Amino acid sequence: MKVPRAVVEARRESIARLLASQGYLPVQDISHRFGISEATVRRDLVELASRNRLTRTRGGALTDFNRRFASVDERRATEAAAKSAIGRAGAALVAPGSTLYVDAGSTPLAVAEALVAAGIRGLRIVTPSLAAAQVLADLADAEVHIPAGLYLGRQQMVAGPKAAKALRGWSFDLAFVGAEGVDRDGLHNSQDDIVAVTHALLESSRRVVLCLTRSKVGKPGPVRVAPTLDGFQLLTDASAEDLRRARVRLGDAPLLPLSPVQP
Amino acid sequence: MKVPRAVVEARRESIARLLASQGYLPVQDISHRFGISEATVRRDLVELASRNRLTRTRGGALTDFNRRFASVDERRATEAAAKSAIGRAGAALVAPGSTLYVDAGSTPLAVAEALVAAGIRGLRIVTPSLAAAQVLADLADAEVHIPAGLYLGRQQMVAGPKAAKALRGWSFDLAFVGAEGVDRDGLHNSQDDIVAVTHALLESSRRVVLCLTRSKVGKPGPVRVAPTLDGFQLLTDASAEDLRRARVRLGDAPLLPLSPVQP
DNA sequence: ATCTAAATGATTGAATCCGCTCATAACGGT
DNA sequence: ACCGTTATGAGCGGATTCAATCATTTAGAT
Repeated sequence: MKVPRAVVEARRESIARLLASQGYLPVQDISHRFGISEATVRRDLVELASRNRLTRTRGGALTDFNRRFASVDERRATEAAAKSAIGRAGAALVAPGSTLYVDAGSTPLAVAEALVAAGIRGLRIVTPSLAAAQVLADLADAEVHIPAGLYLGRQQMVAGPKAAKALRGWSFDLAFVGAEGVDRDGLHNSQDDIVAVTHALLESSRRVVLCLTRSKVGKPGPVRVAPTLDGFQLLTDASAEDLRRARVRLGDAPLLPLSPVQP
Repeated sequence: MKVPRAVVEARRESIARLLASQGYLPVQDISHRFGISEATVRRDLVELASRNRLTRTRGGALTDFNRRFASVDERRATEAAAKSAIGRAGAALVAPGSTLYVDAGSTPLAVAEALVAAGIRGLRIVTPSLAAAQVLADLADAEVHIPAGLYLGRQQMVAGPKAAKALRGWSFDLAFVGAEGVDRDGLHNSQDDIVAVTHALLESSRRVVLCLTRSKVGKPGPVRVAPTLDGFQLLTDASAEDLRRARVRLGDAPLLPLSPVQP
């Protein structure tokens, strides 16, 4: 039996709300609560999912709390294994109570995830990446700071001319930075503002760890950060042979060991 | 093949933590990420569920600590109609090319959503709410700024002592602020830092629009912002009669008209 | 009043998930 | 070095979910 359009919309809204408060609901459960068939429940869920009000799962649906950070999730998925390994190796460098900088980008984000997984206590972290901030919020006993700046929706980060200046007020034990690529001409990134931040970190951080996946080796980029990797410490899944082939000038940068792949 | 006990425990711990950050993961996904069979994943999930570390669902598992994120979305879902009406009325006050402040909270967030829906061009917006920033990123030709501060994961916003000071460098045409409640004793909010921001806005914004749903009327709060609503302009779905009954002291604050309910 | 299109519930076949058992491999204790 | 125990993956039957289809009812438009 057809039912008034208003009723349908009201019911769907109710389902979305109920889901927001419950977190997760099985199809059967919704069916019983609202006294409608499972077929209708599924139709409602499909519709609500297409409006990004929730996420479908087999057997039910759940609130859509992380879809907001979707575009980053896509990049996070590529080379996931390598990024995970880099993340764990990076987290292994961190002592409890440290003050850290975690750059924007999916590779530094992997470090943030590893920090949370490792459960390191008492950290003070500055990050321009909202995705990293969100991840790090799960870390008990941590203090997450976000610098002021322009919000870049596509990259889910803050940037801007003020960012680099603000960092000079900090003193980091360790900074995890990413980049667009590194080749024979040096290290490259995408924007002036971001390059300025990297330069600032070289002065205000005791160690600057450059997190790069193998695919970045040999790639150029719009703006050059530095002609060599002097002052950085390199954390990558690329082999020494890969770096040699791309004629990357390491300068005095040491190559940090990667964690063994987790079983 | 049997594997060291320590490895098993470490993997289970990893699964639990990964789940805590992801909210939900299908069995298959976990299987791929860890390179173990689905059978083992199910065994791990059963074990973790028995320790109350997570909740099993058909096809996967989800974290129990899920309510943390629900808090924002849940508030957004309650009184959705009223917030939407307030949002539209707020957006109607905004001229193209304005400089705005949009506070954290689900009611000001509704204003942000309405601004995007209205497609107002050339806006410059400052907001401590990451949810609002994310929404506003979809607004073409807009500039979204985020002030520096401590990231509060539960509320998805930045705050802190520096926030109020930073706002004095701005000059806003219009500021949309929220609050915890308003009663006969005045306007209340939850934190010192947030109260300081509201005070700063009264000086640096030509108009300060207080966005309140009816449920906030008559409610007290931890910290008092002001004894009366002097200097604010009130945008609410509560009636004048509601305000009178709660003995809210309006001062010179005008009551802005609400948009008619959308079909 | 009439007609069209929408919404619903039931059904069905396919896909997928789960719990179970069993063989294998290797950890860990003796 | 030896052996019992434990973790693992594969395979199977049963259960559950899903997408698609269809008949039915009725809201909403003409």
